[in-house]
Amino acid sequence: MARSSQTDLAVLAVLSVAPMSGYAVREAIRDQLGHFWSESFGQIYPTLSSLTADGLVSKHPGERSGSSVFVLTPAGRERLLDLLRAPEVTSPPRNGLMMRVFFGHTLGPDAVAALIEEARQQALTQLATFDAIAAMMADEDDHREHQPYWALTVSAGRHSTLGALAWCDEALEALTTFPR
Amino acid sequence: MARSSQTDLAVLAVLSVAPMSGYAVREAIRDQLGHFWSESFGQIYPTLSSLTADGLVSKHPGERSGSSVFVLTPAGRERLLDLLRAPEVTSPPRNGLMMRVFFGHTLGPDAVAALIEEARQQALTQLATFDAIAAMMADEDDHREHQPYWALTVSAGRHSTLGALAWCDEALEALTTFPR
DNA sequence: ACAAACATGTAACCAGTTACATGATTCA
DNA sequence: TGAATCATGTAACTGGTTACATGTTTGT
Repeated sequence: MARSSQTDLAVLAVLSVAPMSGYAVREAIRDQLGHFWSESFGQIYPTLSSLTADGLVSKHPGERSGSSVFVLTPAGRERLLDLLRAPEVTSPPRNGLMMRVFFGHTLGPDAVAALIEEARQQALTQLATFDAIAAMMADEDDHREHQPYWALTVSAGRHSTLGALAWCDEALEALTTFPR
Repeated sequence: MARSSQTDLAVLAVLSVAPMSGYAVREAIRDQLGHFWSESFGQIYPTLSSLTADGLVSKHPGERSGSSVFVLTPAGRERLLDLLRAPEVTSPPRNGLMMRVFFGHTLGPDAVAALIEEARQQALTQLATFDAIAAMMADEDDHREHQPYWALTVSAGRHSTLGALAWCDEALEALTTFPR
């Protein structure tokens, strides 16, 4: 029984790169896809069970006692392709910072400026994170064929963060002229 | 009994601008906050009930038979301020496009290019939408004190979309050199 | 010996969406 | 008179998180 096709997609996708344990699947999602995707433990294990039951992955004993290695089956690869070709599922937007800016009159210009300054710092930190991710990916000597695509996602993160940064600067400047 | 403080925040916030019906609350969220927030009908009405029960809003008969107008109480305004000052609740990222780009080797460069081209068109459409929102907001002659803050959120959307657009162009260019 | 990392899994809870159900008012 | 819009509400479902519970292996 297929649960969320979104989680199916993520799990099948990471297993398409290499067979691994459930624990490793979570780490791969966190470390490699972390800036645009997330899955919790509570989703990954049940998903692996159902994918195994559906014959989309096969379960093999791992090196440690009690551990398993999950391998994508041909049917699993086909399902992955179907999911990748299916329309993207978009989640409804919820931006807490924008909510606070929109009602900035209630909060007051100084409080809003403080929030934006915080966002600005976060953006700067993120830029450094992207460098780290890029370096980590460039390190990987396996999976060379994936590398250019992976670089594109890092670049997307960078562009997005740069846009946010530009807005922060502009907004902070504009806020100085707001009535207080 | 307070349900999701997120929905409480959104509902209290729109009522802080003007008293209105539940239906109008939904319209305000969709039309004014739409590019960074969303609430469904199924959330709004129960939330209005619980806020009324908590004395944060008061319910008055509306002009039409059976309709109600909800008004923020002083306690409600205080609660709104608390929520605005509370740390932002961030939802875990889930970007379907990035997922497809990351596993672009599986999908193939042409399919990835098609997806990015689609995203590019969407971004262009969005830019036009921001103009429309800006125009609509500038129209509003009431609520002048909110206007500069509202403009900041539109500007944020614009910056973000511009960043996405720049990435699309770069990515489409880069993809032409990928092995196929 | 101990801590950190590896590893698996479940149960309770919660937020949120969708679909359903109903009816009044306005305008063309 | 009929369609669109205004208006309110509920119930079932689902996707997802968090916390709990347990145990092994590796490295220091």
